[in-house]
Amino acid sequence: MSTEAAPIANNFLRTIVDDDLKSGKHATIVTRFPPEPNGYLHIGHAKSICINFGLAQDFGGRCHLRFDDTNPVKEEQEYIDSIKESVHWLGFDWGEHLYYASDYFEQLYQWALHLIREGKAYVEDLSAEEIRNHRGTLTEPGRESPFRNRTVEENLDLFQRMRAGEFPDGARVLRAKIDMAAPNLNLRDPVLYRILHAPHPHVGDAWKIYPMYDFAHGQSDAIEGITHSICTLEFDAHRPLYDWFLDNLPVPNRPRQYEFARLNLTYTVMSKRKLHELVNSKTVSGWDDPRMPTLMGIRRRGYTPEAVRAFCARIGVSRSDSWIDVSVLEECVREDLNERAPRALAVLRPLKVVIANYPEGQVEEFEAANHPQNPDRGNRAVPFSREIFIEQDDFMETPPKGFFRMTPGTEVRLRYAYIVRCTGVVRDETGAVVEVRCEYDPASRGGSAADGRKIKGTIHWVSAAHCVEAEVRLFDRLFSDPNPDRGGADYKQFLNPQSVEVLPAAKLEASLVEADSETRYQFERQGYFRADPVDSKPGRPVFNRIVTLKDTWARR
RNA sequence: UGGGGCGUCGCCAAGCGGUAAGGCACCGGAUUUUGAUUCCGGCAUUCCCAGGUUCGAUCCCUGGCGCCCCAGCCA
Repeated sequence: MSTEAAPIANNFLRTIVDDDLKSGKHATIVTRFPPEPNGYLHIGHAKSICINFGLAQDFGGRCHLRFDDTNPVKEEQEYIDSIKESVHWLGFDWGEHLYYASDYFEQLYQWALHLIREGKAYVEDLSAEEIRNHRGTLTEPGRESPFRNRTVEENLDLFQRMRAGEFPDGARVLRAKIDMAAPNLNLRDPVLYRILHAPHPHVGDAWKIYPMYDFAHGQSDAIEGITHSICTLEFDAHRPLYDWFLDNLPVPNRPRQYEFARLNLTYTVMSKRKLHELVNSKTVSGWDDPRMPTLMGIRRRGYTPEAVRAFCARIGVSRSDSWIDVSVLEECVREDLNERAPRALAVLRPLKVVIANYPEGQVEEFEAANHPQNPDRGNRAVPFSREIFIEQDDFMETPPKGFFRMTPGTEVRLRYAYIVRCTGVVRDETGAVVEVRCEYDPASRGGSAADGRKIKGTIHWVSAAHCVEAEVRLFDRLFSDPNPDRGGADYKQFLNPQSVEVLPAAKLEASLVEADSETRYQFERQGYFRADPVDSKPGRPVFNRIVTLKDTWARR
């Protein structure tokens, strides 16, 4: 598919890697994608995955999947499983290189001992609140803890007893002894270990103390031989600390950290907290709700991994804060699906049409192209009869200028079938049009006029007697504001009430009953759809709209 | 009013002292039995602002301005 041919745009990370390879600094590069298993992956993670695995792929290196599992109170096996599945779904493979920071706990502990012996770490008895009070502020330096100058022996003894589980949660922590006056707050004697009597999803109850992110990440990178440790911009201020540990510990390798700007997408929220809230409040049906920016949601909606990868390639990588419009993502799926999706006729909001001069009981079959731009993909037969359904939007009694669908007195083409002319309408007691009457031109079989006259409009239809009824779900953006997080306001006030519309009785061309959830269809003139993998039943599909087609008429 | 980062077209984004890539969006126009697709063409005398260095600056220097991040025993 052409979407795979996404041009490789240059970016600062590729330049760095390229230079390091050319200069011989590294013979081969090693990157890693390091999620914390405390939630499900979202589109922002996809950017990181594509960067890390993509760099390794393009430069002949390798990329590890490493769970940054240093906080057992938030992490769960279910997240580990889901993350692995999502990375695979996106199309990347870590091969043998699946790691857990928790597998390095013993080494990390030994390194902590090393720092203590060097006089570069100490056991802190102050409470969390006291530590905070001693930390100072953005403009004032911090104050040193009264426990900062304990002897090495005492520190060793206390730290070993912390590990042994002798103290309750929160009683003490291990801190690095750096500089309480450092302008970079991360260097004001950061906490290295905290006591947590909590079982860990990967290493069980082996530990009573757990390392903090800063004490685990760089060292894990060093252990694995990571050459380029790529993370998001908010870790920029942690880099001096990252380097401090590598400088003060006998690590086997010297990785470098590089930061890029995280992905911001309009009309959605990305923070784990808010995503959790949407799920817990039942605002959405779950983590895989098709409106969610989670990879599970995007996947269920029907997006292809190719489209997501094309999106990641298109948005680029830089260090400047940026907001990508969701329409860019939407356009990526269209490009992918336009190429691969077989076409079908489906009427979402049916309006009955009776072709008065068409013989009752007669049925004809027309050849419809599965992919008009690609004849190799063959045709299928679509049945036609006297009573059909068309889209409500495709009929107007008093049309605006430029409307060239069905309207009284003018001709319109029924795709692949005949040219018809509307001759009247049937109304219900409220005056609403419930049926349209037409006459067809028998000489226009297949849709072309015998006399060669041009017909401007072509609309889709489905034979009333041959179509199948199905539920179709139309998804739209979850929020009605480009930035629901704007100005600290409650993002929930921007929820789009129309983010999902369920059409219980759409009329589909019969071939669609057999639709499997893997196949994405283009319902002509409407958009791309796929049978929902969860709610569809054999012979009774439920379709999700992945994305609409561009509609320059509707835009007017 | 501490430290760090960032500021190139509506949205992204190349560019690394030699006279503004590309994509998306948008606007034309052509083809079209999907108002889709495809195809052509247009779209920054200018790079946050002001000075300076230089034959020459988006790229270097100085000074402003704006936005983002950091005060978890989260990552």
